[in-house]
Amino acid sequence: MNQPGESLRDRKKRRTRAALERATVRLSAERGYDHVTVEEIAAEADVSVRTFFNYFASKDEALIGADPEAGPRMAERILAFPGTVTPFEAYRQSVLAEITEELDNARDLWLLRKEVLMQRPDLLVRAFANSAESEQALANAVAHRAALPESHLYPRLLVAAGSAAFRCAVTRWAHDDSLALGDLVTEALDLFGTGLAHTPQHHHEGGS
Amino acid sequence: MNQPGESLRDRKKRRTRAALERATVRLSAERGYDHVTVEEIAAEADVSVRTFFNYFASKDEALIGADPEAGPRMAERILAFPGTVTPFEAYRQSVLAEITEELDNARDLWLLRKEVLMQRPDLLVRAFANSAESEQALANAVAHRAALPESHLYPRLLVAAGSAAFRCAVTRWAHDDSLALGDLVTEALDLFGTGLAHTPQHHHEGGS
DNA sequence: AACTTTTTTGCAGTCACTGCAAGTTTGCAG
DNA sequence: CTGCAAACTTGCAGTGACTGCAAAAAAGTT
Repeated sequence: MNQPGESLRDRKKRRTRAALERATVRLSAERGYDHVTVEEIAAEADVSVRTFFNYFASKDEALIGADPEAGPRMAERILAFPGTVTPFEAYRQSVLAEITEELDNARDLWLLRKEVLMQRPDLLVRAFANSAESEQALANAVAHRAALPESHLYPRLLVAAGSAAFRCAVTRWAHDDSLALGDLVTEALDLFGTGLAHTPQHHHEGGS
Repeated sequence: MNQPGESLRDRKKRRTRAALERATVRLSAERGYDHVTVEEIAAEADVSVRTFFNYFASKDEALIGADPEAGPRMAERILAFPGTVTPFEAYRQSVLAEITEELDNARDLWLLRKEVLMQRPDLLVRAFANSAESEQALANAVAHRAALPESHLYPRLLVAAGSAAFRCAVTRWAHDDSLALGDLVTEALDLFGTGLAHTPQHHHEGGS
């Protein structure tokens, strides 16, 4: 019995993982990240504490819902773009696609996460720290796309810029959600694209 | 007895802090970061474990030697530049000045840190996560310098880029120390300055 | 020397996280 | 359905980072 789709096992695993992620986010938003113990999260998700750590390497990871497939998926996206597209554009589009897809799948979770991140912005940074290896793979994809050696600065820097753009965007989004997260990320990446040497002008809001 | 310079107390505090930092780096380089306990570090520095935590909020911080005065100092540097210098340049110069000064003061420590960071690159990222508030202050200085509101994206992004540049530079430095750390940071910041939209060309090394 | 302020320390406790050795569930035959 | 192996879950015992608190020890002041 191995339907190409999913076995019972796989389905259960997915559900458990989702339940743990959801429980972590929900409880953290409710009473604050460090007033929630892993024990409580596990209880909420109806599994043992030990099982929690079978799914996530840390409480941090569970809050962000680090998707182990996200890295490879992004790499695929980047490499799938035709050669006429610059590496920067390919990367930009891939980041955007990933974000909008993620937001479509779990917008409610991200709204709750926002609450948590507003009070603990450092959690986002820490979450990215854990995915350092994943970033490495991404950087290699960019390097390949740009016909640069993997040791070159550019790919790593581009990926790091992406993280930074995402982090800044989320932080701003958390403070003022009148803008779409995707637009904020786009804005940040555009700044990186055109270069930070140009100081943007400040337009006083006056006209209607 | 309060010489303008330093009281006995201040001197002792500096020495203890330095001893703890040094012990953390030395032992971590010797046997690996997570094979060293805070207890051992404290013993090496001849203080109690509790005192360790009076000086550093975490083991991570002690390894990097997070200097609480670094943030304000950088802000000062940035604001001290004449108005004819662009914010980007002011920031770039400040980062560079800070790094070279730090390296002059404690080059040996950084050589040891390099060993540790080679095996655990995530520690650098995590260290930056803790200084999120410090980054905020820096961003505000940049905002002031650029005549932008503190809510603007640019300052935050510039500071984030600085962190990223530093991190990438250190990582590369750790793998190949034939280059000066300062030069690597400069290279990275230059890329950010001119914009990531331009893909750099790969020059095959062939001619002498 | 008496007194105040700072710094150090020990202690008890919480909690994230880990390895290990059962248990339990699922998948797959026979 | 029965037996078997692989995958998953669980409990348990242990390590180690980190915290609050209150007492001891300096250091600075009069």
